[in-house]
Formats: sequence, C-alpha cells, structure tokens
Amino acid sequence: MTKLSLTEENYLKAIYFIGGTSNQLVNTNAIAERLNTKAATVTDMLRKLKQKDLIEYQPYKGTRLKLEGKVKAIGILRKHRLWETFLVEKLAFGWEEVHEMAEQLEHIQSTELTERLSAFLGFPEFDPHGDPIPNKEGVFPRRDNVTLDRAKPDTAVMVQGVKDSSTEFLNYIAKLGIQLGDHIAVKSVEEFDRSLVVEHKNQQYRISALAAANLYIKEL
Amino acid sequence: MTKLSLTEENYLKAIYFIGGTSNQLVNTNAIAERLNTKAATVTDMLRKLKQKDLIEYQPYKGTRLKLEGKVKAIGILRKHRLWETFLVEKLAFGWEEVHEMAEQLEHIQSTELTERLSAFLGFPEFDPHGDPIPNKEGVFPRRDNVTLDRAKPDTAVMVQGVKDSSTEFLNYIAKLGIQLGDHIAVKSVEEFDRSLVVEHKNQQYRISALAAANLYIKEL
DNA sequence: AATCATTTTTAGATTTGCCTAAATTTAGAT
DNA sequence: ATCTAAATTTAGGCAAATCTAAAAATGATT
Repeated sequence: MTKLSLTEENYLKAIYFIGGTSNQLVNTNAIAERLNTKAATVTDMLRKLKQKDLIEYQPYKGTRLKLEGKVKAIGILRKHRLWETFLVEKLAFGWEEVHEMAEQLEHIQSTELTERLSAFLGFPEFDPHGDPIPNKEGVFPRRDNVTLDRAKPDTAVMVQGVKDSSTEFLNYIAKLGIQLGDHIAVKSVEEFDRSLVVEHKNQQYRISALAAANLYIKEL
Repeated sequence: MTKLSLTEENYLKAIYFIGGTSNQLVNTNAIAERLNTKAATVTDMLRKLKQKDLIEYQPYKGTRLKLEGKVKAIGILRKHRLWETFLVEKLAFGWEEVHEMAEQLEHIQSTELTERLSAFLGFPEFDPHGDPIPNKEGVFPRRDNVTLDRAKPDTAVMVQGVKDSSTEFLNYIAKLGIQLGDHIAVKSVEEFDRSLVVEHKNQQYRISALAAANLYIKEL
C-alpha cells in the first residue's frame, strides 16, 4: 500500500474512466485531454506508474490499469461519491454544485474516515446523481434493485417490483395503472423535488420522488 | 485573494501559532522545527511569503504575520476546528484521533462549504477540545460565557453564573455547595463521558458533563 | 572591543510535475 | 511496399519545495 501523490491518484482515475469497466487500452492523448495537460507530461507519469506496478504500459501502444491500480481508482471513486452524497444530503448543496468540492475531498487519506462517513450516510449505494457507490471491497451495487428515482432522463425502464408493499402504495400504483412488466419512459427529472415526468401506456404524467423510490426497475 | 499552495498555508499556520495572539516575532528555527523541515527551506519560503505581502520579514531578525496573512491563518484554523467538530460529533471519532484528518480537511477550498458545515453543526463556538472557533470574519468567541465542560485538566476557574436556572439545577449545585465566585480546580477530564474530577473547597468530587455545561466560569 | 557559539542565509543540488520543440513510431492511403 | 499524417516519446528546461554544506550575521561573554 504505497501512498500516492494527488497527481498520481488523478492519473489513475483518468485511466479508469477512459478505459471504462472493460479496462480497455487507453491512449496517451486521451489522458492528456482529460487532465488538461500535455501528452509529453502524460508519458512521464505513465513511466512512473508502470514502475510502481500500478499500470500496464507499452510505449506507443497505450496503457491499462493493473489490479492494484484499479483498486486505488475505485477507492477514490468511492470517496468521491460518498462525499457528494454528504454534500447534497447533509449540507443541502444542489447536485450540480458538488463535483468540484468532491474532487478535493476524494483525496483525503483515512480509510476509517471513509467508512464512518458511509455509515453516517446510512451506507448509501447510489450517489445523488444516481451513480453507484462501490463498497469498501470495490464491488459495485447491482443495478438490479434500482428504483425508479435513480433513473436518468431519456431512459426506458421496465417495472420489476415494489419496495413498499403497503396496501396504500399498492392502491396508489394500481390507480396509475402500473403493473409488473410495464414499460416506462423517463422524460425528465425535476431538479427541485426530484419528481419525474414519465410516459406510461401512451400517457404522460408526473410521479413523485417518493413513489418512484418504491418502484424497482430494470433499465432497458 | 490569491490562492495559496498547501505548503504556503502550512507556513502561515505555523507562524500564527508560534507568534501567538500577540503576533510576536518568530524565529526561522522555530518554524523549521514545527514543520519538520530545515532552516534553509524556511528562509526560502519566508522570502516568498514576504514577496506576496503576507508577512513582515527582515533577514536575521525574524518574521510576523501581516494582516492578510493573519486572516488566511485564522481562516484555516476555523476550517480545522469545524472539521474536528464534525468528526467527533457526527462521525463519533475520539477527540484525540481527529487531528491528522483535520490537518488535511482544513485545506479544502470552498468558503461556501465551510459556512454550510458550520450551519450543519449548529454554529459551534468551541471545538471538541474546547478551543474557540473563529467566526467567518475571523473573530474568536469571547472566553466569557465559557462553561465548565470546556475547561482543560489542571486549570483553575471561578464560577461566574449558571446557564440552566431551573430549580432542579440550582438545588443540585446548592447540594454540592457551589456558589458564585467559588474557585474550582479541574483535576482531570474523563475521556469516556467528559465528566470532570474537580477540587472545590478542599474536597475532590466528580461532576457530570451535563452539570459542567451549565456552569459559566472564568479561567484564572 | 574582540571572540565564539548560535542562528540564519546563501549556494548549489535534487525531486516532482509540468512545458516546448524535435525526433520517432505507428497506421492508414496510395 | 512506401509514404505521410497523426500519435507518441525523447530531450532539454522551468518552477516549487526540499536538502546539505559553507558562509555570514548576531549577540553574549570575556
């Protein structure tokens, strides 16, 4: 567990995001662009990270994260999303405002702090943008038991189940005509109260964040 | 408002603490010792900070903060103590564990974040160590309406008043024989429940954190 | 007032992260 | 198969923050 510099952490993060979940080979130029730096600078850093055994790197061929590098990157992502959740849920920031601050907070070292923060927030699995928060082993929550309030605008989903199975809630969705297997298209999400405008059975209507949070969905 | 590097911030903080409230001239060596660095390194930085007009500095004579430097230092101190309060009160860390983390958190930039954190914590005036938290204008809370629970071990205080003036509380302190103007010596503070062992009128006894929090005192 | 121990500064290097400009490699097009 | 444009690396340098060793200033003491 070597301690990384802030810059090294940012390079790992960049490679992680560009490479995507499948850990594709990443170009030097792509990294330079993402970090607003120059290709020559990136080359220097890649040699350094290879030397630390955090990445695979062949000159002219590109780079990808090795296991240890990926673990580090996911750890930073975890912290980023937990802090964003804190900023929005506890300090009442808008979810567009928090990225910059989370970019700084994600580099705070203590693992103990990260875990206590997670506990304080109620072990959230998704951040305010709806992005999944990996657990401390680096495992992402399954997209399965995602609820409708996590859906992004312009996505199509299928109703898979209900979280709240009280008769009140079941009556309410019955009134809307929602049934298991129904397809719903999310048209827009209101920033103010997180309510959603959806299209369902050729009708458009608005559904509250609370109701949406109790409908399990699968993205299509 | 020039943005300072992390290192520059740490130098200002060091000068602030060594110089004390009276803003005494500070020796190069003292700074070097506090920051675990070498005198030569300090000299370099002092020239730089002088150039930025944050400090007064005469070679061989010593240094002191100018107004702008002092404002910066107090701003960092404010963030440090707010974060410590957060770590102890919200994340349930022990008050000995938090310094290291607060050292990192105090350098997070956003003023808006600092102010919202303060609001979230209920605008605290003292941190978990009992140290005063300057407000956003850099003004420290007056030591006057300090309560006994803020007192440190091995300090002598005088009872100035009560915060809770219910008959229950007044009866309780009457039973202990505490009166206005009494001198109390704080012997020790129990980490677990913040209760205090005090010496009062030649008797030693324990007083709970709650009771202590309702006695206004003046340090002697 | 001269001396000497201590403090401080200067001089010269080192490391990290970054740059520009030139050289090299790669891969697509002829 | 060769050529050329794009991508990438190499070479050489710069600024920040640090170091060691040597030089200079201070001030306390004789």
